[in-house]
Amino acid sequence: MIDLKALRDDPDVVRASQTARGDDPALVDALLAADEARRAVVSRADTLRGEQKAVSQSVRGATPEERPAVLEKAKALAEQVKEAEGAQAEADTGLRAAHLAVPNVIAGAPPGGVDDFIVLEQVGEVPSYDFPVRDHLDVGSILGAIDTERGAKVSGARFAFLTGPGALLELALVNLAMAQAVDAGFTPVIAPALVRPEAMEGTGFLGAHAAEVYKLENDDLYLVGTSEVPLAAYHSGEVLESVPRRYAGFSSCFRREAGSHGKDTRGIIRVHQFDKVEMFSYVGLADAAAEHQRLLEWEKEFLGKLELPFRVIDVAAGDLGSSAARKFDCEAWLPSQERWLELTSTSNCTDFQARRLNIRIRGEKGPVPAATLNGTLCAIGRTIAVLLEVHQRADGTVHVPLALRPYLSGQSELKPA
RNA sequence: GGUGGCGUGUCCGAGCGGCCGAAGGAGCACGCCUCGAAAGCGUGUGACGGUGCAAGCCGUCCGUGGGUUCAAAUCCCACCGCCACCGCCA
Repeated sequence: MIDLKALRDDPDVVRASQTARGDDPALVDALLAADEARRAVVSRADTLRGEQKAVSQSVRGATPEERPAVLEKAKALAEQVKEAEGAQAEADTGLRAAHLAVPNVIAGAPPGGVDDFIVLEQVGEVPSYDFPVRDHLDVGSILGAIDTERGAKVSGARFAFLTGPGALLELALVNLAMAQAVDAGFTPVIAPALVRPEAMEGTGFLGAHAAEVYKLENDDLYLVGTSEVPLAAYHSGEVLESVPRRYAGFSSCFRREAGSHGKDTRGIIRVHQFDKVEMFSYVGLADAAAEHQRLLEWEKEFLGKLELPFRVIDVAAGDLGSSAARKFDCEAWLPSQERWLELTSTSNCTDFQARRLNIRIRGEKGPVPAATLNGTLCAIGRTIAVLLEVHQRADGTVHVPLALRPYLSGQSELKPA
């Protein structure tokens, strides 16, 4: 939720943000109106409550003769208060709805839609191969690392088994990622993958992304699509005594992939279930932009260790989630399709998400909303796919990046069994 | 799954239906004392909303949501969470 006081002071900033996102600026005026309406109603209810309270108090001190009259007055006021509180509840609901409808104010993101991103840099060269490249599923099948057929048999389309070297590769990546995170001062976390509705709502995933989310009807729980959800909700309702706080969460991630039929259907680039190591930071608002850069640097560092060529893009406003003020993606080269594929993504949610989750920091003049940021350290399935493709050799073996070897019994290459 | 108990401020902990935002302690901050510190003493110490330039004033908040009442932390109902024991499963 955006800061209402800031909105009152300068609604044009928010209107401009809406326009840059390709979203409706009228939502801003609806919010302003709802805010105004609520304040009027609150004043009225406050006054009535005050009167009623006073009259109520006087019941005790009233003489037996005046008592009936006082009671009658109190009763009448109670009626009015009830009515005023009903109006207040309605106004509150209206304000909340209008409030939730307005996404975060963008901070530096280029205006426009999905294709209007800006390439900030490219690290490494696009690789070339002097043999016909196989896609990751072919490479993975030769190695006995990926089994999508049995995945489909057991669980359906977009499910896969990671087997043998594939399974070991996953564990190696997790360990490498966690080791880097711990070195950087993150607290490692194994997070729940099932969360309550409040956690899902608070992080904003029941808005535009609602169709993407698995829900367990019988238990009123949701399967998370990213550990951002439990990591953000981790401190919900709390006042933090100190920041920064950095968590590196490992969890499985579940996505329905509704609306992506026919897209990335081969292999494990887009599946319903994968594991991920996610970075999550709580910082002061003033430090948020700097933290965002740090998260990006950690992501780049990790991709560097994997010896993968990639580029960094500044995602356009229209392609940001509702909580994000700015987002950077790292896209690795996918040889089989000769295109860039999103491997990591880091978002600065400023104080938008924290306001919704009621996460504050103890400040000089009382608590203030925290700023929250998230960034992928390693989305394992996809990373495996890219690793297998980029590091493949003509004979079907796969080069193991140096940094990964300590976690793979020192192997310098993956070989078919 | 069953039974019983509990849920109050940063923490512990009291709280006859009105005088309770809430006793008492601890912690923390400041001051006194001290060469300095500890101890001791004194003072202060929640959040949110409204209003005001401000000091302030008003309202709301005792797990959450309803209800009873002129009046609810206190009574009733539902839900959530925690603890204990039993059963079941690892």
